[in-house]
Amino acid sequence: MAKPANRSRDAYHVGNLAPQLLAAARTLLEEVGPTKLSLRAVSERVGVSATAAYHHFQNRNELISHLAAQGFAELAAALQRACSNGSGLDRVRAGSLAYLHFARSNPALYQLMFGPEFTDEALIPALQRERLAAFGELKRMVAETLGQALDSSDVRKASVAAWSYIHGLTSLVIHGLLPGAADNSDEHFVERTLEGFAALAISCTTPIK
Amino acid sequence: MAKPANRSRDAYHVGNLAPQLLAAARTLLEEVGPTKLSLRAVSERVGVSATAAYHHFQNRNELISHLAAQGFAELAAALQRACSNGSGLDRVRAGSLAYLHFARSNPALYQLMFGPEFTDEALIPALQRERLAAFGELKRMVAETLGQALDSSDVRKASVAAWSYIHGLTSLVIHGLLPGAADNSDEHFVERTLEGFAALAISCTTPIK
DNA sequence: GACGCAATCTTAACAACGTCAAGATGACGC
DNA sequence: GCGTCATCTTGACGTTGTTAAGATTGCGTC
Repeated sequence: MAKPANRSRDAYHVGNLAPQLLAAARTLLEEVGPTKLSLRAVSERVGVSATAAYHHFQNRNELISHLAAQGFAELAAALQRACSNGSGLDRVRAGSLAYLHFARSNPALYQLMFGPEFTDEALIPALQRERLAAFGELKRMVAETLGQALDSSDVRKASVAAWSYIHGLTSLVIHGLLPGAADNSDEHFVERTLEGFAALAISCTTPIK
Repeated sequence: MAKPANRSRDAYHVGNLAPQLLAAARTLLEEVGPTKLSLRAVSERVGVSATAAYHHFQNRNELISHLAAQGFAELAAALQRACSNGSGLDRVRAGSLAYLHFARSNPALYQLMFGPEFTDEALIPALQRERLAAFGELKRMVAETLGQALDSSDVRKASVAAWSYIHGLTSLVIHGLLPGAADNSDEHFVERTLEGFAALAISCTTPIK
């Protein structure tokens, strides 16, 4: 085996290798999962040697960091698209749906975005930026729902709460931890959990007995 | 290097190797993180050859599956301990605190428990069982909070909502995604998010204007 | 009490991985 | 036309999970 790939004579000076690598990594990511994504496989798919990537990225971590950043950017865009109108509960519903839908459409990418590689604070600027932008979009949604300023105390608390909720639900759904009812649509999961919160809220504000 | 370890003459027939491997893996897990946990390092720490583990576990995945199962068991126990008394909001608070506290005390284990290795349904029975037990504990907490039967529709919805919330918050905290306020105690995170939910609930039940 | 079976652990090896060092290739300015 | 330098390649190293085959020993059987 070990064919020379399609790496024929004009393999040198490919040109825009970095975007090509990222694109190949993106599709390969969903094919093999976040942990099995290997630099060598990505290179081979592009038709380039195994070490070519090191002239465009410091290491594997930096490559997947850009994938993660890309994911946060797309998530932010999806949130913005979904929350442009509507009010109150409808806006929360729409945002949650968009969030869950994005993650279920790109499960491996979502797992990568919240993977253990990015736990420490040594992140590339792009990732940090896009992450903050995505959270900012969520905050904007909450702020408009509450009818308060972006930096109000309520908005800050409520947006972390909302992020916790939708990220948690998404994570559970993606990992297949929610015993599959017949209907496992995005709408179903969001609607049922929102109803669940309502039941909890009622029961907590009006203590039993 | 490559010392013969403490693997002296009576290395054969160690006896209870499986528990020893699990224990070593457990401590090593928190030292190096969930992704860098290698079978070889675990074996070396126990003082046994690299392939000895294969006589007790099918592969690396089965070993870490047992770690994950162990984690869910401990989480369930912590929840049970925390939610034995109190009522209404206090019970939710106590359960959330216990959950978050467990995860922050064992961050690598928690990441492992919800890691991408266990996404598919091909799980060892122990993991599936302990997972369900932990979720059952959460459900019990919610049921007693709502004052309803364990299998009621409200309880099912609300417990998934509660799990989503606390798992999401925990995940965000562990990954360091919540911009650090001065106070980053468990109590602070739980209290603020619960207040956030309250704000959202009020604003959603009483639509603005 | 010797024998042999089977469980237990070993050494040796393989393929795949991330990564480094050194060399080949060719675009582009002088 | 020539040198420079970014770009890409080959080759290698150490580490990983995992398999195959051999060594060691506890334990039941005659």
